[in-house]
Amino acid sequence: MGRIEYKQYDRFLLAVDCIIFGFDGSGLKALLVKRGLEPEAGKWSLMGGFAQQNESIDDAAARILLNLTGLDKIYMEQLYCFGDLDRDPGGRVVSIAYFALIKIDASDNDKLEEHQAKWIDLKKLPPLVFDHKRMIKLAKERLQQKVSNHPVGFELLPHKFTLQQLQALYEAIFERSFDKRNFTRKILSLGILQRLDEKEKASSKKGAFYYVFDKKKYKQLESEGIQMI
Amino acid sequence: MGRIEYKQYDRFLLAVDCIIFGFDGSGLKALLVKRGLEPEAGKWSLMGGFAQQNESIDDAAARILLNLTGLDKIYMEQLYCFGDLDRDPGGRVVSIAYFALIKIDASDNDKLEEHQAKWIDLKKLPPLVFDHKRMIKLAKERLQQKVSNHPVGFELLPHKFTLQQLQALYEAIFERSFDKRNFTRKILSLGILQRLDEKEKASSKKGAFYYVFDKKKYKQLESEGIQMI
DNA sequence: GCAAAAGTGTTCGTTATACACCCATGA
DNA sequence: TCATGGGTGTATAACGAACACTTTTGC
Repeated sequence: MGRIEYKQYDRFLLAVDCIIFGFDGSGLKALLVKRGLEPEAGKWSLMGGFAQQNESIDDAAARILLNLTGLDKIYMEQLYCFGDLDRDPGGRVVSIAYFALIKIDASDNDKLEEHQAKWIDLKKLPPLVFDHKRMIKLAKERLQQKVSNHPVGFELLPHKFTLQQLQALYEAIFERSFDKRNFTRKILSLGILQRLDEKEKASSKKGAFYYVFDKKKYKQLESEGIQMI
Repeated sequence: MGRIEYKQYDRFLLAVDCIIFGFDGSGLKALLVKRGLEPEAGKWSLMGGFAQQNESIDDAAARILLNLTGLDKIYMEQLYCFGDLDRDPGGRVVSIAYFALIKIDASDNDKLEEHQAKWIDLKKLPPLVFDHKRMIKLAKERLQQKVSNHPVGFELLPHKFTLQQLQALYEAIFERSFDKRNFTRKILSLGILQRLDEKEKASSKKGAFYYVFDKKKYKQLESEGIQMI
C-alpha cells in the first residue's frame, strides 16, 4: 500500500495558533506576540506556526508552545479548525487553534522577549491579525465550559494557592463574582483540595491557608462527571 | 500583498469526514458508506472527501453531505480535527470531522445507493476504516452534550412528532430511560413545543397529540442558556 | 484597640427524582 | 368489555442562592 493514491487532490498550508491563558491574580490574560512574518508583520497576534509533515498536529501545537514559552507537558486542548477562504490575506491557510493553560510566571522570559510576547488582559485586547480575536473569544467560552466540569483551573494557579486566589480565578474566567461562603463550601465539598498547614501571610494579617490540588482524588471522580460550578 | 509569502512550508491533504446521525424511532443511527477509494476500498467508512482550495472547510463539509444525501441547509457542526501522523495508511491526511443531524427519511435514496450507504445502529457498528470509529464515539459524546443545552434533537425528528417519539429519541441519544411524567413536564415547561390539534393514531387507539417545535420561542431562550435535560 | 482579611451556618426557594392511576378508544 | 398506549399530580430530597458576623493578628 503506497502513499501515492491521493496525489490529485489539493494541498493546504496548515497553521497552528495557540491561545495561551494565564492568570496573575487579577485578570485573565492571553499571551500575545508581535507577528514576525508578512503579511501583517509587527501586529499583535497569537503565537502560531505552520505544521510540518513529520509531526502530528498535536505535536505541532506543543512545539509552538515550547518554542515560545520553554514549557513542556502543558495542559493543551484543540479548540477549533478555522477554514474560511479569506481568513489569511497571505494565502489559503487553514488554522487549527489550540488553547493552553499555563502558570503565568513559569515561562522563560528570554524566549518571551525574543518573540516580543506580552501577557495582555482579555478585557483590553488590542487589534489582532486575521481572525485571532474570534479565536480568543471562542477559547474563552470553551475555557468557561471546561472549567465548569473539570478542575483545569488549577493549571493556571501556582502549585499552592489560597481559596481567595482560586475564587479570584473563577471570577476572572466567568467575569462575575461568587459568594465567598458558597464558593468555599462548593469547592471543598468536591474533596479534591488538600489544605496545607502553611499560610499565605503577605496579603493579610491573619493569613490564609494554602491548598494544593489532590489529583489522585480527582481522578476517582472524573469518570462520574464532576460539577465544579 | 501577494500570496507567495508562505511557499516554503509543508502542505497537507485535508479530508472532511461527516458523521451523519439519524433516528428511526428506535435506535440512534449513523449513515455509513462503502469506501470507494484505495486504500481500504470496500470497507465501511464515514462519508468523506477532500477539501478543495476554492471552498471553505465548512463548505466542503456541506458539499460532501449534499453529495451523499441530496440534502442542503442541514444542521451541521465541526467536531474535531484529527491530525495524527499515521491515521490514514494511504498518506498524510489531516481530517476535519463534522457531524450532521438529518431526518432519516428525507435523504435521496438513489444517492444513498450510489454510495452503498446504509443507516447503521450505533450499537451495532461494523469495523470501520482508519480512526472513524473514534470519530463516531466523539461525535456521540458531543451530541449528548449539545442536546443537553440546545434543542437540536428536533433536527432528527419529523416536523411533527409525539412526546413519546421525542422521549424515545432522548433515550436513544443518552442510552438511558427517562420517567415519562418528568420528561413530559420538563420538556413542556420550556415552552418551545406547540401542540397541534392533530393526533397520531397509528400506534395507539387513543392517539397521541402531535407537537411542533416553536423556533421563535426557542430563539428567545437561546441566549440565556437553556437546560434541556 | 483597631483595621483588614479570613473563616464559617442557616434559611429558603427551586429543581430533580421517584412513583401509580385513570382515560380514551378500537377491536 | 378489555387491552393498549396516552396522559397526568404529588411528596421528598438535593442543590443553589442569599445573607452577616466572629476570628486572628500585625500595626
